[in-house]
Amino acid sequence: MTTVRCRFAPAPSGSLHVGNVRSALFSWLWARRNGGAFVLRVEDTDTSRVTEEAFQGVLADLRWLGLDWDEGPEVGGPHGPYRQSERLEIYAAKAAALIDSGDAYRCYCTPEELEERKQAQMARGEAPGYDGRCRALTDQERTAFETEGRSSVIRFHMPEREWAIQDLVKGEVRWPSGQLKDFVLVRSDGSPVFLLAVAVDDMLMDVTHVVRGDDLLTAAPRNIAVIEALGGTAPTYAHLPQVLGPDRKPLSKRHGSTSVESFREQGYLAEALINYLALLGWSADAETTFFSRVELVQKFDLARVSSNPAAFDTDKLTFMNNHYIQQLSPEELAARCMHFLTASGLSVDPELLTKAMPMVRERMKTLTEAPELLRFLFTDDIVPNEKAASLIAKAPEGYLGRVADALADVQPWSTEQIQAALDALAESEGLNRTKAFQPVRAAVTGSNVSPPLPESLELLTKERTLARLRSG
RNA sequence: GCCCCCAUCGUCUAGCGGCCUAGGACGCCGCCCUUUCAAGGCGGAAGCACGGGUUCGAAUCCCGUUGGGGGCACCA
Repeated sequence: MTTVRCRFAPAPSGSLHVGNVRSALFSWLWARRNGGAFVLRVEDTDTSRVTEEAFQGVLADLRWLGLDWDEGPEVGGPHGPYRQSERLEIYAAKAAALIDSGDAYRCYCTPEELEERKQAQMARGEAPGYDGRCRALTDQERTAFETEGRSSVIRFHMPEREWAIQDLVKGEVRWPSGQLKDFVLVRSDGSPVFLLAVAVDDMLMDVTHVVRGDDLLTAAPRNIAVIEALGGTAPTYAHLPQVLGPDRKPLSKRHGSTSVESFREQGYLAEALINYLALLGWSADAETTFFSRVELVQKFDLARVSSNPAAFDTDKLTFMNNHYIQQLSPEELAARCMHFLTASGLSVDPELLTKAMPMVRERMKTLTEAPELLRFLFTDDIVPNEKAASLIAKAPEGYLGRVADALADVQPWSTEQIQAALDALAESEGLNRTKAFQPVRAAVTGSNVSPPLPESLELLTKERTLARLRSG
């Protein structure tokens, strides 16, 4: 019995978008679920677009999400190298082998000729594609083309028969004979095309399961054909339906920031993104919504992946994010909030921040909300906003001063004692809690919205509280 | 034009012939709790694309229609 080997093969185009990540996640889960290996391979043959920064971005995203790889860049492995740009000789050798075995041939057709014949095929109602003209060129014809100055590509001879795959998600998928045409393996400049590189790599890296988007479904029979011509064993495929935008159109730049990096910057937790994405196209049963990483690994099953496309719903992601924020310990949550607070210009005492976490965690949907919720603790530069100013103005004459006087006597300075003092004053003033607390909240935090007041004041300290009440 | 994939509340989904007067979750609405805002609790509105079959019986099986999406590159 062979061990399961899954791979994720992104093009390093900066930060991964959530559709790619879902593929990576499902592939990773399948490997982990089966106690197999997860291989990371970088498809960077299109050197014009690849930068080291984009490459590092992909690795950073995967690390942040906790999708660790057993073989690949920076960890190595017995099937390397793992960057396609470093495997060029391998592809060249395999292409040569395919020519020798008669499974591939040099094709001298020009783009213009190809286009012309394609139009003719479509006009006749036939499936468009290469017609096989250069398949059986004689040596004389070849030399003639070459002396003519024509360049050539290496083209794969796709066996003309019905093709079928057993897809783990889609089930059996068939293509009638004659539908799948010969395709290019090596460009005229000698560089390998995706269809050659994936087939060779999946074969050489002993990949057993290819989990990827279903936009690559029709690539599967071509991948299989190349691998078989090379004498290898093709992997099993699982084609995931596309992730769509809220408008049900395929995810693209139009949908704004859909990259992992942007979600991280918007204050989403990796835990939430993973849980949300796992449920996009997969479910364990009729009602479970939250899964720990361990539960996901235990329960994930490609056979239960839905075959219809799923629209990305930020509202549900946000709901999950709030849930996971509430799950974190104060120390952990504080650590994750720190970046957002300092980024907004606040200088933060980690100890005070940790103490403040319990009173704000169920109020934060994303980490980016931490600064506005906690600003009053980390600066004394408090200027009431419009609503706060109005609340202060509507308070009874001299009320804030009397609050300050009442609080000055509070001993010890604890939530309970503060609450008691505020309530006692409210009663003597004939105010309900809303009327009594809001002006204080406004004066102390500068806002009409804040964490619970007594807790906030306790953390703020008596001195700073009184100073704010008396300066108003 | 040819081939392929897909079709349950607005969204993600459960359902794999009778357990369905179609279940859960997000969102939405209402109520409760309440010092603001949240969180939490309770309740509600909301769906099997359409048309034919098959069957005693269809959301579930088959065919067609419509509607989405993908592929047909010297892109991946």
